[in-house]
Amino acid sequence: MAEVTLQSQTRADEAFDCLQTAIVTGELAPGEKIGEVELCSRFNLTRGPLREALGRLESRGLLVRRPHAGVKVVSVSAAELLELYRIREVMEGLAARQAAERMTDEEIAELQATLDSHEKMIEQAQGQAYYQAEGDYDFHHRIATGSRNAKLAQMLLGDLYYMVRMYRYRLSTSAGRPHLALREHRRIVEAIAQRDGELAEFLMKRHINAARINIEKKIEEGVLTI
Amino acid sequence: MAEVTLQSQTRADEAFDCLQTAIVTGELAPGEKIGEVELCSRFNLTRGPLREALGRLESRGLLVRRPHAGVKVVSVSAAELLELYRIREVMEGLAARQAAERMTDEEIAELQATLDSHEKMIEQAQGQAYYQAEGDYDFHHRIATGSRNAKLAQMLLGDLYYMVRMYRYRLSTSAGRPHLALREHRRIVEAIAQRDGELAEFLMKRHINAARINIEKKIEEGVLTI
DNA sequence: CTCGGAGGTTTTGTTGACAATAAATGCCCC
DNA sequence: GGGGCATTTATTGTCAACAAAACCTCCGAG
Repeated sequence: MAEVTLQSQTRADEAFDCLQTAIVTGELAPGEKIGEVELCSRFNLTRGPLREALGRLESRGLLVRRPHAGVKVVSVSAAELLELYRIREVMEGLAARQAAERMTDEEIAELQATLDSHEKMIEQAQGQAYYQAEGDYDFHHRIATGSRNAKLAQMLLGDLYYMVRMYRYRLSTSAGRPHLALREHRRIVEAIAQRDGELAEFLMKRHINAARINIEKKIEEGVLTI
Repeated sequence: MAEVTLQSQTRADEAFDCLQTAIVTGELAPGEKIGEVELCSRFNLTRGPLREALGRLESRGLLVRRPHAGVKVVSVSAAELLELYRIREVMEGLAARQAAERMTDEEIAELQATLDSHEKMIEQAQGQAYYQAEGDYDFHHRIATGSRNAKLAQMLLGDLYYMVRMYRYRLSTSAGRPHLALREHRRIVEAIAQRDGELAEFLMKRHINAARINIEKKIEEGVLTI
């Protein structure tokens, strides 16, 4: 995370962070109907800041809100999750292309170092889960910010990733193809290092498409039920 | 708009709509610092709902908010506006592809009818401005919803279009190439009618890319100063 | 004359109480 | 006994007062 302050600046921010992580980690289950007063007592807040946070979360699509009828956590169907990957495919493809054009040499070096550490974690068996969950997130995060496209990064990091991560937590064994994913990551970074934006875009799109197909297959097999 | 209720259901929604249109139309200028109490008196609201609306607008990127220091309307530079078009290019490309695969025959017929009415407006000289502003929006709106990709439509209609429209209003003569744009629209609809998703995506990307280059050129010429 | 700090003022952030609306329950009628 | 309507209740939406923080101004010293 790029958050510099561990302590949130305002109560509303605090509420926002709490609720967001609670939703992403599954502490608040999808489809669960939640009352405002209950949330207040659970997170030690008052209703003012809470409502502000709820508004923000609603406009980010993490929860839905019917007037006078309460708030419930959004529940994403399997089909919708796959649609999310379709969006990621084109947006992260663009991010990779722009990253290849705009990342500094230092950033590229850091990106490579990141992959090195990921490789070590995979070699140690227990690191596998971490790599899939946080490591992958880390990689894509760097490329999104490296695109130097503020709105693109905001949309990817602020909107899409939280929804995807919501399911990463739940089905932590989601991909289960760490070596393959790492190899694909390496190729993407290679293209970025060579400043080949077109190739980077192509490889990134293929990478995410592969992840989508993998999930699709597992859903069909009944391994993942959403 | 798909809004069925002209009157907003709750005060916060009302505040949200008011502020959003005020920002988009330029009634609230970019970079303008605005106080909460002033907004309350201007739109006949109280601070509770207003703050909720401000939170939503912030998370949509239409305004920025420093703790204890107030709110100011976001000001998008020329470079950032062009970056927005890069995002639109890939996202609307995807929308066009999915629309080609998923739109019903009725929707396609309506889309064609929409273009017919646009053509009439262009023939009547005074319609030109309308076409560029609302007509173009209408066309892209239909394709976004036709993609049957809820999140994609939400991101396009909820996030990107408002930022683009913000500048459409200001520089209403933005494109000024109505006949060409209409022809491109026709080709895209044709591809959709033939269920050729790949072609629809290609044409849409080229269409938006052309619009971006057009704006870029005008900025270089000094016609548009942002 | 300029720079720094302390105080005041304005503005934001927060709180708790009040009002309005929708869901739930129980009652009456069929 | 079942269905529909009215009442009740709990929850959300709204408001106005309070607390805290930042900006501005004014004063003094260098």
